[in-house]
Amino acid sequence: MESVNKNYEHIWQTVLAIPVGKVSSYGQIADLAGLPGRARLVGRCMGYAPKEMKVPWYRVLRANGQLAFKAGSSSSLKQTGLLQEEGVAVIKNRVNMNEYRWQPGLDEMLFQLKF
DNA sequence: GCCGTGACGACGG
DNA sequence: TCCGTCGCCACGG
Repeated sequence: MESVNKNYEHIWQTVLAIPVGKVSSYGQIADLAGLPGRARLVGRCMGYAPKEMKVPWYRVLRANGQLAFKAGSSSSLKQTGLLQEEGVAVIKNRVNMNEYRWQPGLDEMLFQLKF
């Protein structure tokens, strides 16, 4: 039915909640969107995000802090640039998650419950 | 409808 | 730390 599109909406909304200068992981977004174990869905979903929605896809990384794209690829370089602009250090295609991981506060969690 | 593919991740080894 | 394996599942061919 329409459940798939619904999931996309939840994922985009969740990514939209990541603050500037912070990052998250595909798995974490999946969990927050109510889709535990569906990290791959989050990744595919990023590419489908409507441009006008301005989803900060570049703030979503792999669980270990690595950028999802191959090091040196144009996509990877673009993502690196966008992150650096926000003050997030990217070293060798990777970010220190302990330092930049977004830890949603209760207020933000409640905001997400709206969907 | 089966099958390979992936912007993933946890768990060994 | 760097692979290989396996679970996951929407998509396109």
